[in-house]
Amino acid sequence: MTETTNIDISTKPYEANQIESKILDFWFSNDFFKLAIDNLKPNYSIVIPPPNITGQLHMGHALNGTIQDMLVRYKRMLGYNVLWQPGVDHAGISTQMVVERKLKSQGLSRHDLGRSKFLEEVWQWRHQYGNQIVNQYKCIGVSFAFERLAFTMDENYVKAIYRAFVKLYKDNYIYRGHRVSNWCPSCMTSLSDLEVEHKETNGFLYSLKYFLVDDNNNKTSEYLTIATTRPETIFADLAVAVNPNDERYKALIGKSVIIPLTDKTIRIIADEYVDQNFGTGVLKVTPAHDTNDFEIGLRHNLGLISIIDESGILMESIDVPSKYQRIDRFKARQIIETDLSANDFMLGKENYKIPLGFCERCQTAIEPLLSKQWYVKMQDLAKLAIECVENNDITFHPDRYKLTYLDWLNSIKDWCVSRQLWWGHRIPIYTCSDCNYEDAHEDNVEKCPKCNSVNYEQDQDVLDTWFSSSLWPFATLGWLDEPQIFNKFYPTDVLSTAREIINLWVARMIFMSKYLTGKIPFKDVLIHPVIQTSDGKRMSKSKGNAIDPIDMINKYGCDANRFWFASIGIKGDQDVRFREDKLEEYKRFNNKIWNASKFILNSISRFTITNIDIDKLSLADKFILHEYNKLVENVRKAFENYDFDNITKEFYDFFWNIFCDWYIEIAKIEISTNAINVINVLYYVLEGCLRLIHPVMPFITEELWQVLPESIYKENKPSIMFATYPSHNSQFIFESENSRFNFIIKIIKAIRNIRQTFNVPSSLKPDIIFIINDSDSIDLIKSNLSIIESLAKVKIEFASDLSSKPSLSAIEEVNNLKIILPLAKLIDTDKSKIKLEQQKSALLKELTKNTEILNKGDFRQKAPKEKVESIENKINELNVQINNLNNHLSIFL
RNA sequence: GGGCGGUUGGCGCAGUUGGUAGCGCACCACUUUGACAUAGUGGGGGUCACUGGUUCGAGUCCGGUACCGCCCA
Repeated sequence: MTETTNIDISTKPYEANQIESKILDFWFSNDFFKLAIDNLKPNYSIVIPPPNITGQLHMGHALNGTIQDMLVRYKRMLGYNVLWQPGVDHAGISTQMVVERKLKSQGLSRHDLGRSKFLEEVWQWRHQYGNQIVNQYKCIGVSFAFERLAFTMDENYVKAIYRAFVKLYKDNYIYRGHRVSNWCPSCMTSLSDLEVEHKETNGFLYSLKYFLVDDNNNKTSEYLTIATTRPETIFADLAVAVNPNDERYKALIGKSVIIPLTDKTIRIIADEYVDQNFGTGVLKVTPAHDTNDFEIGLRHNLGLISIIDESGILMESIDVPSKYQRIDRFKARQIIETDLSANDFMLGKENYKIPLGFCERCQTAIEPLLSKQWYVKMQDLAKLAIECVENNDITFHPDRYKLTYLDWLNSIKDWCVSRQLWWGHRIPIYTCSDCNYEDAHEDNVEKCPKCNSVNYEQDQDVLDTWFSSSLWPFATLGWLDEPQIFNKFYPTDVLSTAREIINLWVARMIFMSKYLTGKIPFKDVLIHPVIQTSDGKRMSKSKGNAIDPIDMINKYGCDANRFWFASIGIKGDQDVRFREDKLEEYKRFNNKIWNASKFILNSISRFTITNIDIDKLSLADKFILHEYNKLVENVRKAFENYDFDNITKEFYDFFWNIFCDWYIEIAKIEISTNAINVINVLYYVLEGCLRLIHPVMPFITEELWQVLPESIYKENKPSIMFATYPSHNSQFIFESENSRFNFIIKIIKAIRNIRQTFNVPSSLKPDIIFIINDSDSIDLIKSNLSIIESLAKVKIEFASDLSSKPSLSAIEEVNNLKIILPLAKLIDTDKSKIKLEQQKSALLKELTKNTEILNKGDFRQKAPKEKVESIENKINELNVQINNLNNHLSIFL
């Protein structure tokens, strides 16, 4: 095994980059991430949402990777067989676009190469660049089972896809539809509804005159006014529709109008779909170029006329006047607009926000186009997906995302799965051009099974990439080829992803898994927030406002970044702003951990760590063990509930504000009198903290853990990632000691407070007097005297009354203890007075508030006793404090 | 149009079943004491967007309004 080198504890600040790359080498050279199965252990699995092979690591990947890695490392330390399945997605459109762009720079198109040559090019690109993002993932410390890296074009994966598709086909879920679908004229392919982005776009609403004709088909002077945003589509009109309940037009139903700029007439029909309040309440019906019109066309048997082609150009068609043929749709709109005006067909034109669809990939305006596409019938499949979420087999976190999911499934439309691309999984449907036989086959078939013809050809199109990724969880976990993996690790435990793909991906995985394997694909779905820019905008590469996580890792260290990601959690806002100062804060926290550990390592270096002897524990020892014990409990609970934010909050607070600020400071004092004990406790807490936070910050914890000396607490494991996760220790519950020690803390804070109140220089160690008569408290204070004296920098004398109090003294009370600080030697009277008066008025304000609560309405009668008492106690306490201040102030009179 | 989030000190955020508002950064003062100045100690700063209601008591529960944002159609 490769050893980590010894820690250089003389290093002053923590050097994250240096240590992180060293640790990464250590993990990889020892194959620690490799899947290891112990049949006696329980199993835990997660599949990564596969990034595109064209992708670059962004904040979302880094956040999501961290969330999964935390879970996986946590479970590994709890003793599970853990399989975190990594992989990449072939990303049909974007990969094809990347390669086509590359060809274009050489003056070539994919058609110049032909299908098979082009695919060779893509494969070459994939081999050269396709794993870049996986390597970038390594920077965030992910413990993938790298040796199982999957790809949606792997042989086994392809097999799974064809198995799935053919089953759907045989079960009659697949059909070929000749209908209007979303078409991208730039990508030259159809798209599913979910790949279209809707945006309000500036445009115009044109009012056009459609003149009525008489019984002899002659144009009259009467006309209908029709509002449209797309005048270029008038040549594809097949009817004009009004609402059957619309009194204005009832008499006209059945009559005909002339399409402007033509001599073609179309009928006026009645359809409920028409909104009487939109425009004039008359709709032109263009079935081949609008999805809603397509439905109307079906209902009224209107037929179909297409006038725009796949490139968005007006066709050379009998229906299009020759003047407008072969002109781009947007250019044609302008020309037609001019002609409509010139020929008295234009009544008006107003600015209008058009809800337009755009291609998610290339941002080209979608053209609804009539084409033959393959569809998956969704009704029954959706039902499968709805059930397992409604009956809580699958749970969303936060649960509100269940609504998003169910909404979509409940109003589902059939899924267009064919794409006019070359890169992808070619649709395995074969058609015989001789006898028209059609079937789907998992393997290549040469001859028509029916007539033996060799003209039995496979469909030209490929499958939607989301079809292939819908099989991801089981196709990568041995559905067809590794039964032992499948049986152990499927269904997976958690799926962690972004909300934007709940329908695109999560829902589809669920129904595919239920349909094909009979099982759910995962039990918990975690939806993490979106990381925005610091001013609340969406990060985007094209806008140039995206922060590169790799840059941040280089600047602040991976652990600091991961700690921030964890602190974001998944339970809070749906969006989180990027805050560089948080990374700075957590970098400092790493430095704090580093330095505290350095101190502890130095302190314990001369000793052998042994079991903690409970009989020898001091009050402070019990205090820290109790607090640590509580921390362990809280962190474990937070992990179980996916409250990642609480993990960081609890740990940060404990380590810095309790362990460093109190116990380590006390240890410096106690180490001279009770060394063995203090050393054991320091070691116990530190070593436990490292294991506790390792899933969040794997690097610094590994480095420190490796250099901690051996002990009964540290198991003989090659890496902290295999060490047992800390658990609650019932021996270390010290409730009463904890509260007793908090009295000591309060005393120290009170002394520090009066020192600063009266500006006593910290270089001085003044004599102070404790006036107290309760023997229990005296014992408590005396047994912790050196701690108080040292941390408050004073010398304490005891007295039973005020007789020994010098005239110019400050008095502070903590419970039944009076603290007297003689001030004769050093005070700045004016400064001190102002400070005290400010404090007093604040306390008076609070007193008024509380007194009001107590005296208002029936509070004393109706509120529970404890509440009344707590307010009364508070008022008493405030009175004491005000009294103290008055005493302080009276010093100056 | 439908759904979902958000609005708490200068900034960014916590606030579990209602019980006198916390954290980090920033700010002010003091301190270079042997783990750490990427630090320590003390301190100032908020009528919890607005409004009505329930309650002895509301940041928290209910109704409404405004603004910001996301998703779906």
